[in-house]
Amino acid sequence: MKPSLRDRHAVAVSVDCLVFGYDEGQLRVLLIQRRRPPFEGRWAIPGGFVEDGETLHQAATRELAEETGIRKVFLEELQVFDAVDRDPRGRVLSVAFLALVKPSGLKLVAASDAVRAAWFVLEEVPELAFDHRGILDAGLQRLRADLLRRPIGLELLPRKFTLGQLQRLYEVILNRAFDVSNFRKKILGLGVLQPTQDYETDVAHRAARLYTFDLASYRSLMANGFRAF
Amino acid sequence: MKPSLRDRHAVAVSVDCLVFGYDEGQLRVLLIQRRRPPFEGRWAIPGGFVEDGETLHQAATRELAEETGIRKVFLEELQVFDAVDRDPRGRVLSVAFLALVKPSGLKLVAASDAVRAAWFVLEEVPELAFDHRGILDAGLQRLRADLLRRPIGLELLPRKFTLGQLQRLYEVILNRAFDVSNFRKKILGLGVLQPTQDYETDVAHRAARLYTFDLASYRSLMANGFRAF
DNA sequence: CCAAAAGTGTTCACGGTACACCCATGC
DNA sequence: GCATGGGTGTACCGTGAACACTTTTGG
Repeated sequence: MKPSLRDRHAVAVSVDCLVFGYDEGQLRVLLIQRRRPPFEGRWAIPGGFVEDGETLHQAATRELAEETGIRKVFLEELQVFDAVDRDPRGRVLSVAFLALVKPSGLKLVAASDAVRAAWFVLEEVPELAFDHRGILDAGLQRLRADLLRRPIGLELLPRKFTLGQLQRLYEVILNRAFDVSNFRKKILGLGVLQPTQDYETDVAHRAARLYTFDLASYRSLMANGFRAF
Repeated sequence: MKPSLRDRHAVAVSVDCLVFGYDEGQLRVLLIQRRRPPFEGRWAIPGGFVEDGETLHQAATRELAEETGIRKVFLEELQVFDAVDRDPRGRVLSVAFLALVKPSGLKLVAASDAVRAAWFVLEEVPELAFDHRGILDAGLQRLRADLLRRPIGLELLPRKFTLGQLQRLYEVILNRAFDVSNFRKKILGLGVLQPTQDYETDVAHRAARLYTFDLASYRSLMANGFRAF
């Protein structure tokens, strides 16, 4: 690149990964505690600057692994945050990503710029660094909208799950109740769930059948269009 | 900003405005012919580099005015395009915006980096510069999805319009037919259209009533959620 | 036996779809 | 009077909402 182009139009670009996880019947956000200024010690959404030669998606994946130890997650562009004064160091443009992780094997390993990494229930999220509260709000809105349009909720559940778990996930995230019978009919009618031969164990009531997500029929469903509720 | 931050993480950032217009029963895209390399003489989506101290939205508005003379339009973030080799000059990250303009008073004034500015029907769009074909495809998909979710189509029509015009707009963009009676019922049932006392003139059939868009009820509709078809 | 959640069936109301029909205007 | 598109009414069907009921398991 000629120096002129970079000098005249350069902007520092960072990525921020808003990570949602679902565990113990609760939707949780992954936050890190900042090791360095600005906002040293304050909780924030994991992220960092884009390096030369990597795409934003790659940068987001890398930062997530570095700061929290999380790998292999669903990761999708959310929105750009570009208020000119959003970073006290100067003009920094941030591309926010929305990430969804399965609860199984969630071993958080804080490192790099992060002192700690921890999951927070929405109601207990502390004051955040930068404009990260805005990112969280935007991401939550997007998650709720997406849940109704595509089987994105499955990214938050283990490989095998019961319909009860899935229903509770919908109820918790959308903050509304569903009729058991109607929920089953609707979800199974979509044809994206594959029943297995396995059942729940050690529960104080009739054991529920476990289902898995059927990728093939998911694709054909998306090709057409899909609408839950 | 400390030099170190800018030097190490700076990326050239541009905005591109994908502008759709609807006229004579056709959906059209606004393109400009590039005055300078790279891709000199090639048609492209209007856009340019972000200047210091302006937001992306401001930059998009400015570039659109400079290159085409268009002002006051609906303008919304579409998506970031960040392939590392998308610009032969080096790493340039582009934030694409989706713009919708009303056909009335469309005076195109090419200037700045643009030799010409012109409207193209989708089928006649030539080969485009950079990855602009991808931006166009993404924007079209977004426009179609949005049309079903919110009364965005009204941004493409003049202030007063007939239900027939609106229906044709939906049919052209979504490439499917709607039953006249059902379309009227559905749209009017939403309550976002205000009937006026005016009618079409000089048509070889019964004159159609003109409607306007009611912003107030639109807001309450969005607050809840809305679904056309 | 009881509590608790899985799982099934039935009824009802609403909204989308299809289609038939009348109205107004220019040529 | 005929073609053209505006505008209205109705009958049917599928889907979602509400709810009653049975099944299985642990305590």
